[in-house]
Amino acid sequence: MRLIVTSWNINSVRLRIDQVRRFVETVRPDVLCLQETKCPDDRFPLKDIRAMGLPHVAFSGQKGYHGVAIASRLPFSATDVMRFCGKDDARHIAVTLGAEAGAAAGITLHDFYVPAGGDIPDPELNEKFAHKLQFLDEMRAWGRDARPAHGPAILVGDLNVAPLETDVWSHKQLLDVVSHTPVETQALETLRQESGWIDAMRRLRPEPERIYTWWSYRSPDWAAADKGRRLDHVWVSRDLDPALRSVEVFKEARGWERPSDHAPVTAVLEL
DNA sequence: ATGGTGGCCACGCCA
Repeated sequence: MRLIVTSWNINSVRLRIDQVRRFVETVRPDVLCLQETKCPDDRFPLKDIRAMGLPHVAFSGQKGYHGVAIASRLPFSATDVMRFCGKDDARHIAVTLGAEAGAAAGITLHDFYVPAGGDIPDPELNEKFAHKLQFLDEMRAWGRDARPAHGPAILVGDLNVAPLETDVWSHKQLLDVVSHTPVETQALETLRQESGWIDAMRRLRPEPERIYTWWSYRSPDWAAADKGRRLDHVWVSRDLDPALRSVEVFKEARGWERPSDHAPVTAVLEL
């Protein structure tokens, strides 16, 4: 069977629910993982998403900030949220696909929203950057202790780190810009490799191809300037590596009216 | 070197 999985930082699921619908109608993902839903659970647009043909929905939100959700055509057998850094931030949710999911049954999907980290890349001067580094450190410990990549598993999300030189428009100019500093890129690559995850985008589209998933709102002509970064990721466990067929950035959504600053990333697996 | 835009929700915080 074909499994289509999308990760998208939507930057308010209520404001952009029509864009979610338009995307789902166009790409028809089996599983849609959202970040920055920015709404409390009692205001989550559950009926709208179910009406898109994604009846199984798990969400973890809070007022104003953060928030993650997984909407699926296939039923879940389990859902779970993890907390990091001793905070109540809604930055992770996971589901395991149920027995009715055919060849996809038993796959666990982790949806992450890693802290952006503020502007100053110094943990002594900027507690948001310290928080980001601690979050990555706890992700590393989780990978080591829980071994999530040692079963059929997929990790997606806005990891807020562009790890490779060709994941940013200018490696040199971004070396001291939060999201591409060596301490972050090394932390992310180390935790990924240690945990056994495969970077699906780069497996199928290796360097030196440049891949971006995010373009700042602050660039008036974002498409022409094309000063993007690859902040959104799809990782798969080793046993799913042979199933990978394609990974695409749906850049056109960044050009829609009142868009999210992130484009959806979609992976196709043949199970 | 600086400021540029956008969403939450109602003031500044966060990205």
